Amino acid sequence: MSLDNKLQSDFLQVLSKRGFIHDCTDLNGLDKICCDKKEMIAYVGYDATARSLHVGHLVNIMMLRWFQKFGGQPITLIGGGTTRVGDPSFRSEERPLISTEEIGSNIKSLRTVFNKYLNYKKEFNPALMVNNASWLTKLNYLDFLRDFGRHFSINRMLSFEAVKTRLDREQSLSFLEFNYMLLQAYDFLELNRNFGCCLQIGGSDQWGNIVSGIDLIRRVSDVHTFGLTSPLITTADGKKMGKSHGKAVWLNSALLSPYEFWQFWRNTADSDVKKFLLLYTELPYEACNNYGALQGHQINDAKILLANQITELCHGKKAALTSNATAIKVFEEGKIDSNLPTQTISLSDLKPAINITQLLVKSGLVSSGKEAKRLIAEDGARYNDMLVTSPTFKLTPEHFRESVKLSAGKKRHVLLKLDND
RNA sequence: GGAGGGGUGGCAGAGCGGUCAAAUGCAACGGACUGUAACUCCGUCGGGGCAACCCUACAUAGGUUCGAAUCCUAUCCCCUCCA
Repeated sequence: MSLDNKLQSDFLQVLSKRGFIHDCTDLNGLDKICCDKKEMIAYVGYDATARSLHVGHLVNIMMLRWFQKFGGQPITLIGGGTTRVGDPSFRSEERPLISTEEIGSNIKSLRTVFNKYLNYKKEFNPALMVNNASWLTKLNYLDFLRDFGRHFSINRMLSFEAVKTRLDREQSLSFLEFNYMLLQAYDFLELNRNFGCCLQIGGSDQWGNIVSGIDLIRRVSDVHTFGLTSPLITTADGKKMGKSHGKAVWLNSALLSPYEFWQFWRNTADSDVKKFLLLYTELPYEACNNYGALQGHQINDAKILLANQITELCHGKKAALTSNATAIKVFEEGKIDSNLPTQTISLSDLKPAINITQLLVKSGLVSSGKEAKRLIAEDGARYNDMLVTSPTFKLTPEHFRESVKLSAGKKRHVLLKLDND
Protein backbone atom coordinates (compact mmCIF):
# COMPACT_ATOMS: atom_id res chain seq x y z
CA MET A 1 0.00 0.00 0.00
CA SER A 2 1.62 3.16 -1.13
CA LEU A 3 -1.47 5.24 -0.79
CA ASP A 4 -0.03 7.17 2.12
CA ASN A 5 2.38 8.81 -0.28
CA LYS A 6 -0.49 10.41 -2.05
CA LEU A 7 -2.40 11.36 1.05
CA GLN A 8 -2.10 14.97 2.15
CA SER A 9 -4.02 15.19 5.40
CA ASP A 10 -2.25 14.38 8.64
CA PHE A 11 -5.18 12.39 9.85
CA LEU A 12 -5.33 10.00 6.94
CA GLN A 13 -1.58 9.78 6.64
CA VAL A 14 -1.28 8.61 10.19
CA LEU A 15 -4.18 6.23 9.91
CA SER A 16 -2.90 4.75 6.72
CA LYS A 17 0.65 4.39 7.93
CA ARG A 18 -0.43 2.73 11.12
CA GLY A 19 -2.65 0.18 9.47
CA PHE A 20 -6.08 1.51 10.35
CA ILE A 21 -7.49 1.70 6.87
CA HIS A 22 -9.16 -1.19 5.19
CA ASP A 23 -11.32 0.63 2.75
CA CYS A 24 -12.79 4.03 2.05
CA THR A 25 -15.67 5.08 -0.13
CA ASP A 26 -13.64 7.94 -1.58
CA LEU A 27 -10.19 8.21 -0.08
CA ASN A 28 -8.95 11.07 -2.16
CA GLY A 29 -12.14 13.02 -1.66
CA LEU A 30 -11.97 12.48 2.05
CA ASP A 31 -8.31 13.44 2.09
CA LYS A 32 -9.13 16.67 0.36
CA ILE A 33 -11.88 17.50 2.82
CA CYS A 34 -9.64 16.68 5.74
CA CYS A 35 -7.13 19.18 4.43
CA ASP A 36 -9.55 21.94 3.51
CA LYS A 37 -12.24 21.80 6.05
CA LYS A 38 -11.57 22.89 9.57
CA GLU A 39 -14.55 21.37 11.26
CA MET A 40 -14.68 17.77 10.41
CA ILE A 41 -17.17 15.58 12.18
CA ALA A 42 -17.06 11.80 12.20
CA TYR A 43 -18.93 9.12 14.03
CA VAL A 44 -18.69 5.52 15.09
CA GLY A 45 -21.70 3.61 16.32
CA TYR A 46 -21.77 0.92 18.99
CA ASP A 47 -24.71 -1.22 19.90
CA ALA A 48 -25.36 -1.87 23.55
CA THR A 49 -25.16 -5.64 23.37
CA ALA A 50 -22.85 -5.93 26.37
CA ARG A 51 -21.90 -4.04 29.48
CA SER A 52 -18.57 -3.02 28.13
CA LEU A 53 -16.65 -2.72 24.93
CA HIS A 54 -13.76 -5.09 24.44
CA VAL A 55 -10.40 -4.89 22.73
CA GLY A 56 -12.03 -5.75 19.43
CA HIS A 57 -13.66 -2.33 19.52
CA LEU A 58 -10.44 -0.57 20.33
CA VAL A 59 -9.35 0.03 16.75
CA ASN A 60 -12.23 2.33 15.93
CA ILE A 61 -11.94 4.10 19.24
CA MET A 62 -8.29 4.79 18.50
CA MET A 63 -9.31 6.12 15.11
CA LEU A 64 -11.68 8.56 16.74
CA ARG A 65 -8.95 9.50 19.17
CA TRP A 66 -6.57 10.34 16.36
CA PHE A 67 -9.40 12.16 14.67
CA GLN A 68 -9.95 14.35 17.68
CA LYS A 69 -6.24 14.86 18.06
CA PHE A 70 -6.09 16.28 14.57
CA GLY A 71 -8.90 18.68 15.28
CA GLY A 72 -11.92 16.66 14.26
CA GLN A 73 -15.03 16.36 16.33
CA PRO A 74 -15.82 12.72 17.09
CA ILE A 75 -19.31 11.50 17.78
CA THR A 76 -19.85 8.28 19.63
CA LEU A 77 -23.24 6.90 18.85
CA ILE A 78 -24.73 4.38 21.17
CA GLY A 79 -27.31 2.22 19.51
CA GLY A 80 -30.00 2.26 22.11
CA GLY A 81 -32.51 1.89 19.30
CA THR A 82 -30.66 -0.39 16.91
CA THR A 83 -29.71 -2.80 19.68
CA ARG A 84 -33.36 -3.66 19.84
CA VAL A 85 -33.13 -4.90 16.28
CA GLY A 86 -29.71 -6.54 16.10
CA ASP A 87 -27.20 -6.23 13.32
CA PRO A 88 -27.24 -9.34 11.12
CA SER A 89 -23.99 -8.45 9.34
CA PHE A 90 -21.87 -11.56 8.88
CA ARG A 91 -23.73 -13.39 11.55
CA SER A 92 -24.82 -16.91 10.77
CA GLU A 93 -27.84 -16.78 12.98
CA GLU A 94 -30.21 -14.32 14.52
CA ARG A 95 -28.96 -12.81 17.71
CA PRO A 96 -31.19 -13.22 20.71
CA LEU A 97 -33.23 -10.18 21.54
CA ILE A 98 -31.98 -8.12 24.43
CA SER A 99 -34.49 -6.65 26.84
CA THR A 100 -34.94 -2.94 26.99
CA GLU A 101 -33.86 -2.90 30.62
CA GLU A 102 -30.64 -4.66 29.80
CA ILE A 103 -29.95 -2.28 26.96
CA GLY A 104 -30.47 0.60 29.34
CA SER A 105 -27.99 -0.67 31.86
CA ASN A 106 -25.49 -1.56 29.15
CA ILE A 107 -25.63 1.97 27.82
CA LYS A 108 -24.81 3.40 31.21
CA SER A 109 -21.81 1.17 31.50
CA LEU A 110 -20.63 1.78 27.96
CA ARG A 111 -20.51 5.52 28.35
CA THR A 112 -17.79 5.27 30.96
CA VAL A 113 -15.47 3.53 28.52
CA PHE A 114 -15.51 6.26 25.91
CA ASN A 115 -14.62 8.90 28.44
CA LYS A 116 -11.19 7.38 28.76
CA TYR A 117 -10.31 7.75 25.13
CA LEU A 118 -12.15 10.84 24.01
CA ASN A 119 -12.46 14.24 25.51
CA TYR A 120 -16.08 15.26 25.83
CA LYS A 121 -15.36 18.42 27.74
CA LYS A 122 -12.73 20.35 25.90
CA GLU A 123 -13.60 23.73 24.57
CA PHE A 124 -12.94 23.12 20.90
CA ASN A 125 -14.00 19.99 19.08
CA PRO A 126 -15.32 18.19 22.15
CA ALA A 127 -16.52 14.68 21.52
CA LEU A 128 -20.24 14.17 21.39
CA MET A 129 -22.27 11.27 22.71
CA VAL A 130 -25.62 10.47 21.15
CA ASN A 131 -28.10 7.66 21.43
CA ASN A 132 -30.05 6.69 18.35
CA ALA A 133 -33.00 5.68 20.49
CA SER A 134 -33.73 9.37 20.78
CA TRP A 135 -34.77 9.56 17.13
CA LEU A 136 -35.42 5.97 16.11
CA THR A 137 -38.11 5.43 18.70
CA LYS A 138 -39.99 8.39 17.34
CA LEU A 139 -40.19 7.16 13.79
CA ASN A 140 -43.57 6.55 12.35
CA TYR A 141 -43.67 3.38 10.30
CA LEU A 142 -45.64 4.65 7.35
CA ASP A 143 -43.83 7.93 7.20
CA PHE A 144 -40.51 6.20 7.39
CA LEU A 145 -41.38 3.83 4.59
CA ARG A 146 -42.60 6.59 2.33
CA ASP A 147 -39.85 9.07 3.07
CA PHE A 148 -36.88 6.76 3.27
CA GLY A 149 -37.88 3.23 2.47
CA ARG A 150 -38.37 4.14 -1.14
CA HIS A 151 -34.69 5.00 -1.43
CA PHE A 152 -33.56 1.52 -0.58
CA SER A 153 -33.31 -1.13 -3.23
CA ILE A 154 -33.91 -4.63 -2.02
CA ASN A 155 -31.85 -5.94 -4.89
CA ARG A 156 -28.90 -3.91 -3.76
CA MET A 157 -29.34 -4.75 -0.10
CA LEU A 158 -29.36 -8.42 -0.93
CA SER A 159 -26.11 -8.06 -2.80
CA PHE A 160 -24.08 -6.99 0.24
CA GLU A 161 -21.58 -9.53 1.50
CA ALA A 162 -22.80 -9.03 5.03
CA VAL A 163 -26.07 -10.79 4.32
CA LYS A 164 -25.02 -12.93 1.39
CA THR A 165 -23.58 -15.77 3.42
CA ARG A 166 -26.76 -15.91 5.37
CA LEU A 167 -28.86 -16.06 2.24
CA ASP A 168 -26.57 -18.44 0.41
CA ARG A 169 -26.84 -20.91 3.22
CA GLU A 170 -30.56 -20.44 3.06
CA GLN A 171 -30.64 -19.53 6.67
CA SER A 172 -33.45 -17.30 7.57
CA LEU A 173 -32.89 -13.61 7.79
CA SER A 174 -35.84 -12.10 9.54
CA PHE A 175 -37.46 -8.93 8.38
CA LEU A 176 -36.55 -7.38 11.70
CA GLU A 177 -32.85 -7.94 11.15
CA PHE A 178 -33.07 -6.95 7.54
CA ASN A 179 -34.20 -3.52 8.64
CA TYR A 180 -31.05 -2.93 10.63
CA MET A 181 -29.32 -1.54 7.60
CA LEU A 182 -32.06 1.01 7.02
CA LEU A 183 -31.89 2.17 10.60
CA GLN A 184 -28.15 2.58 10.58
CA ALA A 185 -28.40 4.42 7.29
CA TYR A 186 -30.98 6.68 8.84
CA ASP A 187 -28.69 7.30 11.82
CA PHE A 188 -26.04 8.66 9.52
CA LEU A 189 -28.60 10.87 7.81
CA GLU A 190 -29.76 12.16 11.16
CA LEU A 191 -26.21 12.95 12.27
CA ASN A 192 -25.46 14.58 8.97
CA ARG A 193 -28.49 16.79 9.16
CA ASN A 194 -28.16 17.74 12.81
CA PHE A 195 -24.43 17.96 13.25
CA GLY A 196 -23.02 18.06 9.76
CA CYS A 197 -21.36 14.72 10.34
CA CYS A 198 -19.79 13.69 7.06
CA LEU A 199 -17.78 10.60 7.90
CA GLN A 200 -18.76 7.29 9.35
CA ILE A 201 -16.03 5.02 10.63
CA GLY A 202 -16.55 1.34 11.34
CA GLY A 203 -15.15 -2.13 11.06
CA SER A 204 -14.95 -3.70 7.64
CA ASP A 205 -18.04 -5.73 8.48
CA GLN A 206 -19.97 -2.46 8.55
CA TRP A 207 -19.28 -1.61 4.93
CA GLY A 208 -22.75 -2.34 3.68
CA ASN A 209 -24.42 -0.42 6.45
CA ILE A 210 -22.14 2.54 5.98
CA VAL A 211 -22.55 2.68 2.24
CA SER A 212 -26.31 2.54 2.65
CA GLY A 213 -26.15 5.60 4.84
CA ILE A 214 -24.04 7.47 2.34
CA ASP A 215 -26.47 6.59 -0.44
CA LEU A 216 -29.43 7.65 1.62
CA ILE A 217 -27.87 11.01 2.44
CA ARG A 218 -27.06 11.61 -1.20
CA ARG A 219 -30.58 10.80 -2.26
CA VAL A 220 -32.38 12.69 0.45
CA SER A 221 -30.12 15.67 0.97
CA ASP A 222 -27.86 15.58 -2.05
CA VAL A 223 -24.82 15.71 0.21
CA HIS A 224 -21.60 13.81 -0.36
CA THR A 225 -20.44 11.92 2.71
CA PHE A 226 -17.73 9.39 3.41
CA GLY A 227 -17.20 5.98 4.88
CA LEU A 228 -13.95 4.64 6.28
CA THR A 229 -13.50 1.09 7.48
CA SER A 230 -10.83 -0.56 9.56
CA PRO A 231 -9.57 -4.07 8.90
CA LEU A 232 -10.66 -6.91 11.08
CA ILE A 233 -7.73 -7.26 13.45
CA THR A 234 -6.60 -10.78 14.05
CA THR A 235 -3.84 -12.19 16.18
CA ALA A 236 -0.92 -14.08 14.69
CA ASP A 237 -2.72 -17.37 15.13
CA GLY A 238 -5.58 -16.09 13.04
CA LYS A 239 -8.11 -15.40 15.72
CA LYS A 240 -10.24 -12.38 16.18
CA MET A 241 -8.96 -9.98 18.78
CA GLY A 242 -10.74 -10.01 22.04
CA LYS A 243 -10.56 -13.25 23.92
CA SER A 244 -8.21 -14.42 26.59
CA HIS A 245 -8.64 -17.59 28.60
CA GLY A 246 -11.98 -17.93 26.90
CA LYS A 247 -13.17 -14.66 28.31
CA ALA A 248 -13.60 -11.35 26.55
CA VAL A 249 -10.94 -8.75 27.16
CA TRP A 250 -13.16 -5.97 28.41
CA LEU A 251 -12.16 -2.35 28.53
CA ASN A 252 -14.25 -1.76 31.60
CA SER A 253 -12.32 -2.35 34.81
CA ALA A 254 -15.44 -3.59 36.54
CA LEU A 255 -15.41 -6.56 34.18
CA LEU A 256 -11.68 -7.10 33.82
CA SER A 257 -9.06 -5.84 36.20
CA PRO A 258 -6.31 -3.59 34.82
CA TYR A 259 -3.80 -6.25 35.83
CA GLU A 260 -5.49 -8.87 33.69
CA PHE A 261 -5.84 -6.34 30.90
CA TRP A 262 -2.11 -5.63 31.16
CA GLN A 263 -1.38 -9.34 31.09
CA PHE A 264 -3.35 -9.76 27.90
CA TRP A 265 -1.04 -7.36 26.09
CA ARG A 266 2.05 -8.65 27.79
CA ASN A 267 1.27 -12.04 26.24
CA THR A 268 1.11 -10.72 22.71
CA ALA A 269 2.76 -12.95 20.12
CA ASP A 270 6.08 -11.67 18.80
CA SER A 271 4.76 -11.19 15.34
CA ASP A 272 1.90 -9.02 16.55
CA VAL A 273 3.93 -6.58 18.58
CA LYS A 274 4.60 -4.07 15.87
CA LYS A 275 1.07 -4.17 14.58
CA PHE A 276 -0.39 -3.65 18.03
CA LEU A 277 2.00 -0.86 18.91
CA LEU A 278 0.90 0.96 15.80
CA LEU A 279 -2.78 0.41 16.31
CA TYR A 280 -3.25 0.64 20.02
CA THR A 281 -0.61 3.06 21.23
CA GLU A 282 0.31 6.57 20.24
CA LEU A 283 4.04 5.99 20.20
CA PRO A 284 5.71 7.51 17.15
CA TYR A 285 5.77 5.38 14.06
CA GLU A 286 9.51 4.86 14.14
CA ALA A 287 9.46 3.78 17.75
CA CYS A 288 6.79 1.21 17.00
CA ASN A 289 8.87 -0.07 14.16
CA ASN A 290 12.02 -0.33 16.22
CA TYR A 291 10.40 -1.98 19.17
CA GLY A 292 8.48 -4.34 16.97
CA ALA A 293 11.69 -5.40 15.29
CA LEU A 294 13.42 -6.51 18.48
CA GLN A 295 14.50 -10.11 18.44
CA GLY A 296 14.68 -12.93 20.92
CA HIS A 297 14.04 -12.19 24.56
CA GLN A 298 14.56 -8.48 23.86
CA ILE A 299 11.11 -8.23 22.38
CA ASN A 300 9.76 -8.74 25.86
CA ASP A 301 10.71 -5.14 26.51
CA ALA A 302 8.50 -4.15 23.63
CA LYS A 303 5.65 -6.21 25.04
CA ILE A 304 6.00 -4.54 28.41
CA LEU A 305 5.99 -1.18 26.72
CA LEU A 306 2.94 -2.21 24.76
CA ALA A 307 1.10 -3.33 27.86
CA ASN A 308 2.05 -0.21 29.75
CA GLN A 309 1.00 2.15 27.00
CA ILE A 310 -2.33 0.54 26.32
CA THR A 311 -3.19 0.07 29.97
CA GLU A 312 -2.33 3.66 30.64
CA LEU A 313 -4.71 4.81 27.95
CA CYS A 314 -7.48 2.59 29.14
CA HIS A 315 -7.08 2.60 32.91
CA GLY A 316 -4.69 5.43 33.66
CA LYS A 317 -1.02 5.77 34.42
CA LYS A 318 -1.29 4.51 37.96
CA ALA A 319 -3.02 1.32 36.96
CA ALA A 320 -0.39 0.69 34.32
CA LEU A 321 2.45 1.15 36.78
CA THR A 322 0.81 -1.02 39.39
CA SER A 323 0.10 -3.76 36.90
CA ASN A 324 3.67 -3.69 35.72
CA ALA A 325 4.96 -3.82 39.29
CA THR A 326 2.69 -6.71 40.07
CA ALA A 327 3.93 -8.58 37.05
CA ILE A 328 7.52 -8.12 38.14
CA LYS A 329 6.74 -9.36 41.62
CA VAL A 330 4.72 -12.33 40.49
CA PHE A 331 6.69 -13.48 37.48
CA GLU A 332 10.22 -12.36 38.14
CA GLU A 333 10.39 -12.65 41.89
CA GLY A 334 7.79 -15.31 42.36
CA LYS A 335 6.11 -13.42 45.15
CA ILE A 336 2.58 -12.69 46.17
CA ASP A 337 1.21 -9.30 45.28
CA SER A 338 -1.93 -7.75 46.63
CA ASN A 339 -2.88 -6.39 43.23
CA LEU A 340 -3.58 -9.85 41.84
CA PRO A 341 -7.22 -10.62 41.05
CA THR A 342 -8.86 -11.18 44.38
CA GLN A 343 -11.75 -13.29 45.55
CA THR A 344 -13.27 -13.19 48.98
CA ILE A 345 -14.16 -16.35 50.80
CA SER A 346 -16.72 -16.29 53.52
CA LEU A 347 -15.94 -17.91 56.83
CA SER A 348 -18.93 -20.20 56.50
CA ASP A 349 -17.43 -21.67 53.36
CA LEU A 350 -14.59 -23.11 55.36
CA LYS A 351 -16.50 -23.82 58.50
CA PRO A 352 -14.57 -26.88 59.49
CA ALA A 353 -12.35 -26.90 56.43
CA ILE A 354 -12.50 -26.55 52.72
CA ASN A 355 -11.18 -28.91 50.13
CA ILE A 356 -8.55 -27.53 47.80
CA THR A 357 -10.66 -28.64 44.85
CA GLN A 358 -13.64 -26.64 46.04
CA LEU A 359 -11.43 -23.69 46.74
CA LEU A 360 -10.10 -23.78 43.21
CA VAL A 361 -13.66 -23.69 41.96
CA LYS A 362 -14.52 -20.77 44.21
CA SER A 363 -11.49 -18.89 43.02
CA GLY A 364 -12.78 -19.08 39.47
CA LEU A 365 -9.58 -20.68 38.22
CA VAL A 366 -11.48 -23.80 37.24
CA SER A 367 -15.13 -24.34 36.54
CA SER A 368 -15.73 -27.65 38.24
CA GLY A 369 -14.32 -29.90 40.89
CA LYS A 370 -13.50 -32.41 38.24
CA GLU A 371 -11.41 -29.85 36.47
CA ALA A 372 -9.71 -28.94 39.72
CA LYS A 373 -8.76 -32.55 40.27
CA ARG A 374 -7.46 -32.79 36.78
CA LEU A 375 -5.38 -29.68 37.29
CA ILE A 376 -3.90 -31.13 40.45
CA ALA A 377 -3.22 -34.45 38.77
CA GLU A 378 -1.39 -32.59 36.02
CA ASP A 379 0.77 -30.72 38.49
CA GLY A 380 -0.77 -27.43 37.54
CA ALA A 381 -2.23 -26.29 40.83
CA ARG A 382 -0.29 -24.30 43.39
CA TYR A 383 -1.11 -23.03 46.82
CA ASN A 384 1.13 -20.14 47.84
CA ASP A 385 3.54 -21.31 45.15
CA MET A 386 3.72 -24.80 46.55
CA LEU A 387 2.65 -27.58 44.28
CA VAL A 388 -0.63 -29.11 45.35
CA THR A 389 -0.17 -32.84 45.15
CA SER A 390 -3.34 -34.15 46.69
CA PRO A 391 -6.90 -33.31 45.82
CA THR A 392 -7.84 -33.98 49.41
CA PHE A 393 -5.70 -31.23 50.81
CA LYS A 394 -7.86 -29.24 53.18
CA LEU A 395 -7.65 -25.65 54.31
CA THR A 396 -9.00 -24.27 57.56
CA PRO A 397 -9.56 -20.67 58.63
CA GLU A 398 -6.03 -20.89 60.02
CA HIS A 399 -4.66 -20.89 56.51
CA PHE A 400 -6.35 -17.60 55.81
CA ARG A 401 -4.56 -15.50 58.37
CA GLU A 402 -2.81 -14.02 55.39
CA SER A 403 -4.35 -13.98 51.98
CA VAL A 404 -3.86 -17.17 50.06
CA LYS A 405 -2.54 -17.30 46.53
CA LEU A 406 -3.91 -20.00 44.30
CA SER A 407 -2.42 -20.64 40.88
CA ALA A 408 -3.51 -22.60 37.87
CA GLY A 409 -0.52 -23.11 35.68
CA LYS A 410 2.22 -20.56 35.58
CA LYS A 411 0.18 -17.60 34.55
CA ARG A 412 -3.14 -17.58 36.27
CA HIS A 413 -3.11 -16.48 39.85
CA VAL A 414 -5.87 -15.52 42.22
CA LEU A 415 -5.68 -14.12 45.71
CA LEU A 416 -8.17 -15.36 48.24
CA LYS A 417 -9.11 -13.28 51.22
CA LEU A 418 -11.29 -14.15 54.12
CA ASP A 419 -14.43 -12.11 54.24
CA ASN A 420 -14.72 -11.03 57.84
CA ASP A 421 -18.42 -10.54 58.16
C1' G B 1 -49.35 -27.96 0.93
C1' G B 2 -46.57 -32.74 -1.21
C1' A B 3 -41.95 -35.83 -1.37
C1' G B 4 -37.18 -36.78 0.70
C1' G B 5 -32.85 -35.73 4.19
C1' G B 6 -31.34 -34.26 8.94
C1' G B 7 -31.04 -32.46 14.38
C1' U B 8 -24.78 -35.86 18.43
C1' G B 9 -20.15 -32.83 23.34
C1' G B 10 -17.63 -25.19 22.79
C1' C B 11 -17.47 -25.88 17.19
C1' A B 12 -16.89 -29.22 12.98
C1' G B 13 -18.12 -34.18 12.30
C1' A B 14 -18.21 -40.05 12.93
C1' G B 15 -21.26 -43.70 15.15
C1' C B 16 -26.84 -46.22 13.39
C1' G B 17 -29.23 -52.10 19.10
C1' G B 18 -24.78 -53.89 23.73
C1' U B 19 -17.48 -53.32 24.13
C1' C B 20 -20.51 -45.41 23.83
C1' A B 21 -19.31 -40.42 28.38
C1' A B 22 -19.64 -41.42 22.49
C1' A B 23 -14.10 -41.94 16.93
C1' U B 24 -11.45 -37.92 14.58
C1' G B 25 -10.17 -32.75 13.84
C1' C B 26 -10.29 -27.71 15.81
C1' A B 27 -10.66 -24.86 20.15
C1' A B 28 -9.56 -25.05 25.41
C1' C B 29 -6.57 -26.50 29.74
C1' G B 30 -1.96 -28.54 32.19
C1' G B 31 3.21 -30.16 31.53
C1' A B 32 8.17 -30.22 28.95
C1' C B 33 11.14 -26.75 25.96
C1' U B 34 11.62 -21.18 26.15
C1' G B 35 11.55 -15.33 26.57
C1' U B 36 4.96 -14.76 30.82
C1' A B 37 6.38 -15.56 22.75
C1' A B 38 5.95 -18.96 18.54
C1' C B 39 6.95 -23.82 16.97
C1' U B 40 7.20 -28.86 18.61
C1' C B 41 6.29 -32.79 21.88
C1' C B 42 3.43 -35.19 25.99
C1' G B 43 -1.02 -35.40 28.76
C1' U B 44 -6.11 -33.92 29.82
C1' C B 45 -10.72 -32.39 28.05
C1' G B 46 -19.68 -33.95 30.98
C1' G B 47 -20.72 -33.72 36.52
C1' G B 48 -20.26 -35.70 41.77
C1' G B 49 -16.89 -38.77 45.02
C1' C B 50 -10.29 -39.84 48.25
C1' A B 51 -11.81 -44.17 45.86
C1' A B 52 -14.69 -48.42 44.43
C1' C B 53 -18.40 -46.25 42.07
C1' C B 54 -22.57 -43.26 41.00
C1' C B 55 -25.43 -39.49 38.21
C1' U B 56 -26.80 -36.75 33.97
C1' A B 57 -26.12 -36.53 28.38
C1' C B 58 -26.57 -37.78 21.57
C1' A B 59 -33.59 -31.97 19.57
C1' U B 60 -38.32 -32.89 22.99
C1' A B 61 -42.00 -36.41 24.97
C1' G B 62 -43.44 -41.26 25.06
C1' G B 63 -42.82 -46.60 23.44
C1' U B 64 -40.37 -51.48 21.89
C1' U B 65 -36.31 -54.34 24.07
C1' C B 66 -32.69 -57.82 29.20
C1' G B 67 -30.31 -53.45 26.85
C1' A B 68 -31.28 -47.49 22.57
C1' A B 69 -27.43 -41.95 20.35
C1' U B 70 -28.82 -46.16 17.38
C1' C B 71 -35.61 -49.24 16.27
C1' C B 72 -41.05 -47.27 16.59
C1' U B 73 -44.71 -43.09 17.48
C1' A B 74 -45.84 -38.04 18.24
C1' U B 75 -44.04 -33.00 18.63
C1' C B 76 -40.68 -28.99 17.53
C1' C B 77 -36.77 -27.09 14.47
C1' C B 78 -33.48 -27.08 10.04
C1' C B 79 -32.23 -28.41 4.96
C1' U B 80 -33.26 -30.30 -0.37
C1' C B 81 -36.69 -30.86 -4.32
C1' C B 82 -41.76 -30.09 -6.16
C1' A B 83 -46.39 -26.87 -5.86
